[in-house]
Amino acid sequence: METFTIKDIARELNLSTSTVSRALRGSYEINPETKRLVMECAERLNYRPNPIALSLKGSSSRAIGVIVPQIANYFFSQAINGIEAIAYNRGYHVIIFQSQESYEREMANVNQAMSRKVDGLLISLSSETSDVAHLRDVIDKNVPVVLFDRVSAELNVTQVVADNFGGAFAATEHLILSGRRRIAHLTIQPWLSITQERLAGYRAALEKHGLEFDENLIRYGTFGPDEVGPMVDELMALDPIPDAFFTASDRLAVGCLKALHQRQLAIPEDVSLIGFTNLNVADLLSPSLSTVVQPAQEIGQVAAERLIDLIENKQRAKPVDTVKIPTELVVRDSTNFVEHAEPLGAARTL
Amino acid sequence: METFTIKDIARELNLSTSTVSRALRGSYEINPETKRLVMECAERLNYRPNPIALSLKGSSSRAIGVIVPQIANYFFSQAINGIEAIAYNRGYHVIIFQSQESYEREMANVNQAMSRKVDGLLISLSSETSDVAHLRDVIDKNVPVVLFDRVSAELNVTQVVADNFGGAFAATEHLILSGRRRIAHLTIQPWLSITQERLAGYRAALEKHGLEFDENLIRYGTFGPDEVGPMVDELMALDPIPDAFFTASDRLAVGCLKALHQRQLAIPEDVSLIGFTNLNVADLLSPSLSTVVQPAQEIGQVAAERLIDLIENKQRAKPVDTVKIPTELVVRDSTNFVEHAEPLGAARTL
DNA sequence: TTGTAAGCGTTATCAG
DNA sequence: CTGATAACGCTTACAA
Repeated sequence: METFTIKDIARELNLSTSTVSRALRGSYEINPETKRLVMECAERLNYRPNPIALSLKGSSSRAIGVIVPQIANYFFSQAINGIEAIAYNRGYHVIIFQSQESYEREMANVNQAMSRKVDGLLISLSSETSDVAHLRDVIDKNVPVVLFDRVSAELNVTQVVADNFGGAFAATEHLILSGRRRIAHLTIQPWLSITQERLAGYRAALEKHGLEFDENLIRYGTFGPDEVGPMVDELMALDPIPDAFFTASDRLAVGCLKALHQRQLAIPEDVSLIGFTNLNVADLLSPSLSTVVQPAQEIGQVAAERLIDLIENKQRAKPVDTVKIPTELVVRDSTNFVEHAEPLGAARTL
Repeated sequence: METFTIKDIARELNLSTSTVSRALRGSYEINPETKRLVMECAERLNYRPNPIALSLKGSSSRAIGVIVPQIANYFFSQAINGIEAIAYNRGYHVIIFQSQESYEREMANVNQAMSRKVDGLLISLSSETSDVAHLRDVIDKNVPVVLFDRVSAELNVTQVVADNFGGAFAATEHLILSGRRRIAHLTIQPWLSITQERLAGYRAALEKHGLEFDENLIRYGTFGPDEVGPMVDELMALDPIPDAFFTASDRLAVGCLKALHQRQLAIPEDVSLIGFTNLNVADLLSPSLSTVVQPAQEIGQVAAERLIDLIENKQRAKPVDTVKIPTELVVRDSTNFVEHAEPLGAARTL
């Protein structure tokens, strides 16, 4: 499995490297016969151009940088899955960076990606990031950037997100139609676009059904591990208490379920729960947990496609815009697995 | 945010690029004053060596290749998380490849990683892979390789795995001590090392407790989506039926739970279930699902550490061996969240 | 139609 | 102690 270079082909055929190079990329001004010979020889030697040399030359590295807050997260790993699939099909490699929800580290990641000469950058902002100057630098260098999921209105680039407004609206309306009136909303950092859109969807649903918006029912969390408990405590101390929870993430949904239980605040009959979540095992969870499913993989795919379009063809590519991928509301009810699973659970005394 | 090269520093200081290069890497034979000047200037210009040029030069790309069957998988995304963390600390980048459980694609991945001149390769074999010649090529080229999780006994390199034998033994023994006698084992492709080790642990536990091994109770699956149903059907048609399931993966565990339910085969009181799983939400699932938790992140970390040790220092690095990271048996019982969650489920009528 | 030579950023070898 | 020069693999003016 030796590795051959353009030089080897040149020597073999008594040609110059430039001729070989041109033949390989099918240049006009080249003898068809020579071309054939070169192709044949390249095939025979199993020639593969050295991507490193290509990137040094400055043309293209055929690699895209992907920066996410966390890989070990169902949403992002799904998204990366989608990205990698598209990238592979179109002949690109994926270099992964984790910002660990740190602004500092995100900037470092961006610089590293640039020094690796990535052809484009796909990024989902860390929760700490509010200043996007580091991305402006990238854009100014003419490296295409596409944001996904955690986006920023301050950047005039293509952005791919779930339809957070629509999802939140559907979830909230679902709870209202089930008779809930005081719907608590557990969400994340208020300055994130996704937070704002979800909150807007929530408010719109309330408004449509003539319910008043109560600021006390909204709780903003971070990404800490044990923060949900106190939030739930506060909410359950309100008068009247909430009769439903709409949580903005898997983590919050699971945390909320646990907190309610651990505090012996077993959810009263009139407290419902709905999660804005990506859990693939959601349908094995509590039957009270209907979910708004995020099309994580599709978001990754669309983002990667748009980015590669930009890389390969700045003219024909679609213009800058914000793509909203629809979400799906999964309602758990008696036709569903979970309801039936209850006796299964009840019968067990392991 | 311009990007400066060694040339810029040389010009600025009226030195040659070679001197700058040497000063930067703290060569012996260099005037301390010159060195200081160079350092100062590099600092001022925020100089960063171009990794592409470095790799072309052949020394080191400071990138490691990671090939996994699937990113969107709890285990692998956790493992990658661990890998990336270590790599970042030690100044390496991670280039990710998915084999999609395909042997073909795995070979392509290996070649791509090599042409990217990765300093080392971390790989978890696809389920289709039985021939490992492609990895031999890599090793012959003196590129360090470390296998993790899906390993191969045919390769004389460092391998990092969960203690599958120990975990399977503990799980099986746990079921036996709970009074089970006919424990079905749902597992994956028989030629995978992890399958063999888990099966061995299962057999060892049976043997220790004087139970007979019954081949009929073992079912081998692939990674298809809807294969568990038929497997469960067959098992429940046995006489006598199994009184417990020991499943070898998240997917199988979840599939088994669903299948038992969907087929109205609601698990009889005397059928128990235990999963060999990585689900972080396992403790929200059926209380009957005790799990053997795989230390995914730790496996990734250890594998990355070993690989980078090999890359940086072939002499002092630990010798080739197989590292077994302990697993943990999580038993769900009444002190646990899930048991208490039952009334929560029962009370809900969404 | 093909060859020559320069250059991408860096390091290594060899002189000075 | 420092400076030329070549080389890594490839592309691309510019010549021939």
